[in-house]
Amino acid sequence: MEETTSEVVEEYLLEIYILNQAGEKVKANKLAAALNSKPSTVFATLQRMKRDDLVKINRSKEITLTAKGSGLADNIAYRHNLAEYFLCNSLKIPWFEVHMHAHKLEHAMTPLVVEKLAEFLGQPQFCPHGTPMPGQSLPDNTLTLDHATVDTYVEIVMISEDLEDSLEIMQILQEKLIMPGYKHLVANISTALQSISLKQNNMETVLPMHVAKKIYAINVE
Amino acid sequence: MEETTSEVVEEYLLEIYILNQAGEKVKANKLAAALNSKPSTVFATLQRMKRDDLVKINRSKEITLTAKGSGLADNIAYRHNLAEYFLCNSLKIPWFEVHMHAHKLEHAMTPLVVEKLAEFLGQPQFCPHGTPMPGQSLPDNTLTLDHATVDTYVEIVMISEDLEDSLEIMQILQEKLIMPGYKHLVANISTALQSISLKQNNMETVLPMHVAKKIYAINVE
DNA sequence: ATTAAAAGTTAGTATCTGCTAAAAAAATTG
DNA sequence: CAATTTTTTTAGCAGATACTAACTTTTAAT
Repeated sequence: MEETTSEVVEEYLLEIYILNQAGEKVKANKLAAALNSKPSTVFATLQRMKRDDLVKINRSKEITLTAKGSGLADNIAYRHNLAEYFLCNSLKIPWFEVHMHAHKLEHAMTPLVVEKLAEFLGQPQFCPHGTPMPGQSLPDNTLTLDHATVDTYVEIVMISEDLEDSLEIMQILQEKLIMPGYKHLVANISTALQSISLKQNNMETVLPMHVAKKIYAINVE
Repeated sequence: MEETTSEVVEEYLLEIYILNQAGEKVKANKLAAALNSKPSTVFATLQRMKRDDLVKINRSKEITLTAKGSGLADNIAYRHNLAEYFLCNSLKIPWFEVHMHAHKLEHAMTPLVVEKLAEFLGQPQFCPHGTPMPGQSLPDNTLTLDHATVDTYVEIVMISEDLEDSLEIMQILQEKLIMPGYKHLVANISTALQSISLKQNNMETVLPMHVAKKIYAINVE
């Protein structure tokens, strides 16, 4: 009954969970890329996870979490988000890089630490990148930036988890204040260049569509 | 050049470091007991650590850290003590059990997290059990309780790390206020029973010598 | 539909960490 | 010092995680 989950398996669970949330079909291939690992390694690990009733893989090779895997992933994600909140708000570690530090801590937090940390932080409702904690959700009118309308104002609400792995992108987003709570004018959308440009305070940022697709916002004003 | 150290090896380093500090000769046998592991496993791991220039083992099988191992151990101990301080003072996790939670966290703290956490906590000088942080030391007149004198008052300054593994003992120490900063009267020392009894506020505690030996104090009044 | 590219799988290897059981060496004790 | 106990070491095994290289299946493209 001593259901322990290795750090590696926890990382797989979280990654599958995140890709799922983003509405993507999770295939072994994509996982390998996301986890910075080799297909054969991923294959072997997925077999063990299947054996342990953590994931299901259907005929078309789509990977989904079982109820058990999903429960574990929820918890890991919560630990991750709590850790990020702490690192950002208490320790003042730069917003753009809390993800990587939290990624280590999330596997080392005992249930009591989770409980007491949440209490200490005042039961935060969102991680610093806007990901809702359990029980919370994004506003109904949330859209991704690739669907924004030119000449409207948007307020950023969330940066998708899978952008967080890129320190370079995150650093740019922080510099350009593309962070939850900040408002920007949608200055231009170019289908030809597959990019969208935002303006805030004389500052213009051009984002490629594949990045814009990972940024959630609501219309304001 | 990517000198990574596994969690297991970090635990070995810390344990050797702690036993060393306690002035004990570290033998594989004792390590196995302390690490809750089997002699053959410890043997194998020590071979790898020797190969990696982390430990030295002399003809009489005494295990010591190399300069490299020692440097790493210092850092692990620091992370451990910082984590304990945080868990105890910020999160209010009970004194008697912070050790086990810190033991997980210590392997997951990146250098930046260590730096920022120390800053956040105001550069603490001692862990909650009195272990000095780097640069600090115990008072010169520190003695272990087995060397205390009957009818004198002592002020506890440190509980040795190797008592911390026993939740039962730590819980008693907390109940009886045998914690850094508290003063007790040395009421009785029995060589026959190999025990020492302390009094504080109508409260009497009888400690076996082998436990008393692991508790550091100074004379007061 | 045939072919080319991409994705999945298998085979074979390696390291780390763990175990048990047995053998060898060292320490202790009568 | 011989006998016993303790400690160390070896041998053999196993599971998790990782890799490369080859092979197969699936998908996509012409």
